[in-house]
Amino acid sequence: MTEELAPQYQPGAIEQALYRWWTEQDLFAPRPGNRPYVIMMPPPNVTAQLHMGHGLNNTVQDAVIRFERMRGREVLWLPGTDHAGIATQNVVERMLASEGKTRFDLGRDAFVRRVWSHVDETGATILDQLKAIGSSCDWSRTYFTLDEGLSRAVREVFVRLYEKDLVYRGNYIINWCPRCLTALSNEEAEKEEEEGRLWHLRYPLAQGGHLTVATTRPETMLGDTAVAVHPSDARYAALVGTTIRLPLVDRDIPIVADDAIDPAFGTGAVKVTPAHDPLDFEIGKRHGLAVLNILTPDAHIGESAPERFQGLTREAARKAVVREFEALDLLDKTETHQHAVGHCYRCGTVVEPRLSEQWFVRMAPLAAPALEAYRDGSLRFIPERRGTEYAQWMENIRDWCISRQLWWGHRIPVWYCDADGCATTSVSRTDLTACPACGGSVRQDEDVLDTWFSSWLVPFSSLGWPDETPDLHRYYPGDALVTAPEILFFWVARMIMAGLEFQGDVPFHTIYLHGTVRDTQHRKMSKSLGNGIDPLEVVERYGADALRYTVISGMAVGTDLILDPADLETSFAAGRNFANKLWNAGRFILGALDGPTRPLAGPHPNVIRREELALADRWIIARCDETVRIATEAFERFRLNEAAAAAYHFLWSDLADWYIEQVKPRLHGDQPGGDVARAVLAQTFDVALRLLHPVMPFVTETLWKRLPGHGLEASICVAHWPGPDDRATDDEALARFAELQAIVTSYRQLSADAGIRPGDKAEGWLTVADQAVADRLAPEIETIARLGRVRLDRVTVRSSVAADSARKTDVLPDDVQVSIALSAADMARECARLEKEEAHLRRLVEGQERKLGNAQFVERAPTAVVDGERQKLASWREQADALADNRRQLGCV
RNA sequence: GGGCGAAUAGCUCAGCUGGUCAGAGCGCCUGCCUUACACGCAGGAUGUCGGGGGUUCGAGUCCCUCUUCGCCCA
Repeated sequence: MTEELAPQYQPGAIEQALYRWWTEQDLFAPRPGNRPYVIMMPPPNVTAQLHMGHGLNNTVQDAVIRFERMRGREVLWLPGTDHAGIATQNVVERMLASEGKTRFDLGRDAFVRRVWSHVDETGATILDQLKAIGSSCDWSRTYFTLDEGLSRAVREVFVRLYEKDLVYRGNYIINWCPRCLTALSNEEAEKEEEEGRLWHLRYPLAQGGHLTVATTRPETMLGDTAVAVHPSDARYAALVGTTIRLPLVDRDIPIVADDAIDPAFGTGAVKVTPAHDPLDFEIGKRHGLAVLNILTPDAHIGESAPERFQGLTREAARKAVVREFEALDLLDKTETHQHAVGHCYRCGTVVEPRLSEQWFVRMAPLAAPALEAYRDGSLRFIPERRGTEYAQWMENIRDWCISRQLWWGHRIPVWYCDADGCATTSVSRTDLTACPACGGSVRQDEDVLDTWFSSWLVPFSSLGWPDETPDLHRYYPGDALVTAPEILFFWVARMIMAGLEFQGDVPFHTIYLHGTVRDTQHRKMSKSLGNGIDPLEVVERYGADALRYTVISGMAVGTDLILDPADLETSFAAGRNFANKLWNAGRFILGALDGPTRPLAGPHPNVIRREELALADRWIIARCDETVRIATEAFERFRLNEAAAAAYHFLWSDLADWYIEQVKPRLHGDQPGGDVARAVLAQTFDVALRLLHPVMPFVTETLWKRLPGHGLEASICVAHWPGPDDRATDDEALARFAELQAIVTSYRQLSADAGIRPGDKAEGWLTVADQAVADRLAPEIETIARLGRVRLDRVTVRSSVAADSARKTDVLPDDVQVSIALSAADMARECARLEKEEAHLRRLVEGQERKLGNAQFVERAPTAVVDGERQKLASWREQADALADNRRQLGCV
């Protein structure tokens, strides 16, 4: 059976075929069983290519999903894609641009058809790429946010919210992207700290003299309709009610007093531009100021400004305005100034606050229950502190601008009647062709809805809502949501609001927000920086398991994942090496299992009895059980890196380095205890494979199938997750094997220190002071000698008589002395080593004596701690004394 | 400006309820192709746990403060 397993693991040779087999066996669809466990995949953009962010996000979800599936839950991991309004429209517009066309050349219908054909062509790409990393989603339920069903859900929600007066249309300052030519929500305008400038402009008073205002955007002065000061600001009290002759445009504007002004900012006097700043807009409303929009949609100066500025870009207009102020000697001064500037989250262009008529969702009524759900513990955030961000956002909720001036997306289901004297606005679940009020002709709102207006419904719309489908009943609410913190507000918070509003329950109870993938300079990986890593290249070179292991083990809760795009070897070799280790341990064990064996448990007449287990057998079984407990708890707490580390350590250090090495002699031919060793190997390796399967599905499946009794038709995907076993608990075996390991390591250290070549075995002695200790070590002499690479055949109880030959000795607890022969040439070095060792122990003893001499400590610390410290002192003292004896015997002193 | 984190070995990070907590992986040094694995085996070096102060019998661990970095919201 081992012949077919190459000495090095070749992931490329098995992964694709294995994945195909999994899907053919339909292993990823929910298997009716216990309670459902449901995760909604954050739907990637339909035009996206897989990047490390997807890789990380989906690896985490898949690990959790595979864990829960093995635990017997009826698992549903539901995949889908998002139509991504702006992003997708941008992609197709760029394609058109390369043909020298714009979307306006095609017209709306033709353009939308063009986008659909692009999506039909490439939409499945990202999902196929998710398969390459092993994602075990239920592909049969894959959705697209523009599917008919999900579109119906969007319309239903819009109508219901409108009917409850939670959707409204109005003129407000919104964030406008002058490149995408659409409104954005507040969340989509990403604030970035920038070094800007604060220009102090002198505005001439009508009565003579000047008033200086400070602004970060001098070009907007073309649209000023007032200057505002704080009502209690004594400096300006006399000026309130007078007017200013606005320079460059020669317009008279009033000076008003408003509480919103911060007297400490700048000069305390602020120019007011109601059409281009949310605060100014509010001030304008309060004081009945004129609203003057001076910018075109693509952020050029428009017709409301003096002709010489018209057509200039924002940036050019700023320069021109400043230049004229300078020329008029009206520029007081310029300071540098840190401020946050909004950028379009899709294209990075600086957004323009702009007065515009848009559709909004009234959020406060939706936020109240969503906040309550957090406060009453219905929602668990990992890491916890993300919960406070969530609560903060909910507490300061602002209305959500949901209309977008795009063509690709869900068209707003609103129809306006053109008939004179009717002018009815109709909101409808079905398309209207005539006005319900007057029968006149209607036209549908030109805009589409924010993409997130469909995403926030996914936890139930993907299950068939608004229909009462069996899926909806069975799989709503779900369990966990795994995503990046960037979309906490965009998506997660809104899903919770929608779930509560339309389903009466939160869509999930656990929100796991993982870190971001960054390069070694801690910069976010991005296409524009060229510091990305292509997960598919990693899969090709190192295997999907290596990618997954690296991602999981490198990411602690709440921390980012740092990878080096310039050195994939450094980033991913650890995962590849571990997969190979697993592979080779498997090769060895599978080969060893050819011999006779008996079951470890069960009703079999010849079942292995506990008394037949050697110390090493008992130890590895106990360690295996400990590992099961640690890994299970870690998975439950979403500490995936800890689960992986525990399983890694068990497989590599415990099983491969110690247990396999210990049992090798028993496996040859028909040695006594061979059947026991084979049974223990088979069981513990089986458990290790199961524990590692959620992280490394491919290599574990390949090996697991080949374990006796499984068969090629069996799949570890649905094997039972190992449970804790109280009968395996064996503190005595753990302690005794740890002692054995310390002795073996001691021999290796002594030999290495003495420069003994691995092929040559030194003569060794193992002496103890106590017969009981000798009795407990005697059965392990063969193991100690073999693993310690030393010639040794018995353990001796020391008499008071000095040793008859020069020895190099380590003293271990319980006065166990580990020695090898010492050549005369090494004598001096050995004396020095012993002296150093003893001095070290004496220092420990001294410190310990001081600690125990402190009456306060003995009095106040728990007795268990004090006893422990006393034992330590006794043990160190004993070891130090033994070293002193050795130095005397060697004649060092 | 408000709020929240983080600072531990050259790098990436564990260390969760104060008492074997000074650790892991990678990297580095030495010796080994020991018939599962050189993507390996054995051994080794490396840290005033960011600075200062405090609480405590005892502090990477709790409190205060300073410095630096990051995130969220204005």
